[in-house]
Amino acid sequence: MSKRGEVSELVSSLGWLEEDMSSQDGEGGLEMGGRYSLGPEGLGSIGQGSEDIEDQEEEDIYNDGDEEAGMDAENEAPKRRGPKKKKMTRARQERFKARRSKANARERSRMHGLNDALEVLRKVMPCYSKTQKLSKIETLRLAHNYIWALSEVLESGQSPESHGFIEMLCKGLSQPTSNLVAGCLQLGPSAPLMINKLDEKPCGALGVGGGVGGQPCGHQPLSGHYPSTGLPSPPYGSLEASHLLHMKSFKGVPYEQHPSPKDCSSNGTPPYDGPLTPPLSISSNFILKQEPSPHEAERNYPSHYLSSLPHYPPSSLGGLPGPQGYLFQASRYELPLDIQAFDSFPPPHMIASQMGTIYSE
DNA sequence: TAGGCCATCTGGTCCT
DNA sequence: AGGACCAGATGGCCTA
Repeated sequence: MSKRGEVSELVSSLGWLEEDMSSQDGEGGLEMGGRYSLGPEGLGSIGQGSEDIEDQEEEDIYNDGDEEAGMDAENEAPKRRGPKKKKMTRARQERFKARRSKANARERSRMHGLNDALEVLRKVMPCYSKTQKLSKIETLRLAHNYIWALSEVLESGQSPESHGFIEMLCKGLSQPTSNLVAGCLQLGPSAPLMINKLDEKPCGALGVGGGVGGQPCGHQPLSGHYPSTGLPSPPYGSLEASHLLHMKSFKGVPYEQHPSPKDCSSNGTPPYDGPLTPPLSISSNFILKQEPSPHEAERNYPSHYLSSLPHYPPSSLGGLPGPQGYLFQASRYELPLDIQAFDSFPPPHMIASQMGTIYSE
């Protein structure tokens, strides 16, 4: 049976609803095949005004449960088996509505909390824009890549100015997101080709990159293998952001001995032990490159790519590395105005305060 | 218009 | 019993 059919059946199995629908002569009580025609509080907005139900304060009994029997026969008495259910009385209906309404409110609140946390996460990503907000899935991907890339910096001493760093950041991101990151990081000449190359790779079979969430093909899986790049697999599952920010605690400890995310579940989350240490000299991520000649620029940056970037900055006009320089560049080179240095690479104290907010919640 | 993303509702499951 | 969490379903909005 199709999901829709299941839902229809489930809904129609509610005695009071069945009653209500029949009382409305099939007119709009329930809009099957589409979203239920419910009010803001869902079921709470329907089922009113049935005098029949109002009169049925006694508990009427009917059978329920057999999917094959009876649901399709309108006029015949349904042959139902299984546990008997009490029909919805008015009082029961009211309780149900109240409970459902409360549950809906809680769920909304929960999702808002989740979205708030995602927004906090967006703000500590290497690229933050209020106008070009990263989608949820891209935020998570970039966060994963960011942690991965930073941990590589710590682990192998790789320069955050290297193309490998950028490559890791853009791994598996969609083209628009890669472009946004590239715009934020002021990529060097060869990077766009690398990004395009990444996005041309077929979807992996593992992880969430293979089109989950409706993402177009070309995304790499976030977990599992990162084929053909020669890069190590991300330390996914062996290093988390708090570890990165508290690297002193794990100095000299191989990744394998770091606490796994399992150890940080809701039951076993290590306590947040005060302000975070500065994670990295993240200002070094503001990469200043030699300005390519027009020929080089066209060769390395296909025109279609250049046009997709916010603006490719000539380094001769580039500012100082670090937040100030980035601010300068952002205004000079027409990056989205709301992409600003502190939003893109918050200074350590801001990261600490934001993380503190998260931990304290 | 199709596809991506999102908010919301909903019922199920697990836990306290 | 009630809350938290989750996944499925659905419709709205936006964009290419």
